[in-house]
Amino acid sequence: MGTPQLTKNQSLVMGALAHSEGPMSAYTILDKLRDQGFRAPLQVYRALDKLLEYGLVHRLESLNAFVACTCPHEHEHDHGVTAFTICEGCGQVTEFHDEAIEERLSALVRGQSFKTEKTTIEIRGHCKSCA
Amino acid sequence: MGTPQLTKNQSLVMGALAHSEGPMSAYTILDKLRDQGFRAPLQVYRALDKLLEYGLVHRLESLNAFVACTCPHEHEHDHGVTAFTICEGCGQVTEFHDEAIEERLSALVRGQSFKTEKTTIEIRGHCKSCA
DNA sequence: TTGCACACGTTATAGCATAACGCAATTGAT
DNA sequence: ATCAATTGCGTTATGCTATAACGTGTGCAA
Repeated sequence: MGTPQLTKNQSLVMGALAHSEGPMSAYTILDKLRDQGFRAPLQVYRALDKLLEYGLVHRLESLNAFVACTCPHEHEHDHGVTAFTICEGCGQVTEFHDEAIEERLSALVRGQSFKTEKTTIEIRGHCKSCA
Repeated sequence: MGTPQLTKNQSLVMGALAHSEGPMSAYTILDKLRDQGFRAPLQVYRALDKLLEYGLVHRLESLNAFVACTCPHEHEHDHGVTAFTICEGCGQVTEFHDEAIEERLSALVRGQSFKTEKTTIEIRGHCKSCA
């Protein structure tokens, strides 16, 4: 597998996210794409579902919003846990990965005999500029 | 400071969460408390805001739901980062804390000169029984 | 007693997400 | 070629989550 060719709607949503400074809600994306013919939330959500599946986009649970993945070359191999810092001031989101955390979480969860499917790590606060 | 005496509404919401098996949405709580006189979402949300502030309740961002804190004796000293496993099968939520993860995250974030205010760690998957 | 802080009640509205229907295009096996 | 299955798409309607804005009452301190 890998990432299939994107459909028109998927490309439009991906483009909107990629050119955005920060995260966008589905409805914000919808508004940005009205001129391209988007009329209903489902058009956005369906595209987002696929983009999430392909690993091109991340969902920020604490924001109910979406960002383009900033590790564009890691989509083939599942690159495990993704973590984010989210600045409450400027809205900037920084994606990062760390093996140590991944392994530690993995060990703790194994201790519960829990089978992980998706891990969410989001750190809200203020970035250097907005401190 | 510490935890002040709860008001009537706060106690009712706290009780509903404490006696629940798993997490509940604000609207589910509302429905459970209609017999006690609750009529509107704000009554629940206002109580939840305080209970969150007091550390008696946690919000699960990936579920838009709330759980009673299971570390009832740690509310005085802020006990740092709280993490959860959430079973997609039975809905069971397990709260846990780990200093190693906390320190590792803290170091990574300090590297960005980022000031943390709130950290969310939620692991979705299946528990031992639901594997 | 006046002013302030806080909890509360109510109505209305905003913001996020999906159900259910039907149509069109593609693919792939027979 | 043709049929069936799959996938994407468009639309309408609906449901779930959260907050804005207004007013009331109560307790307490200056």
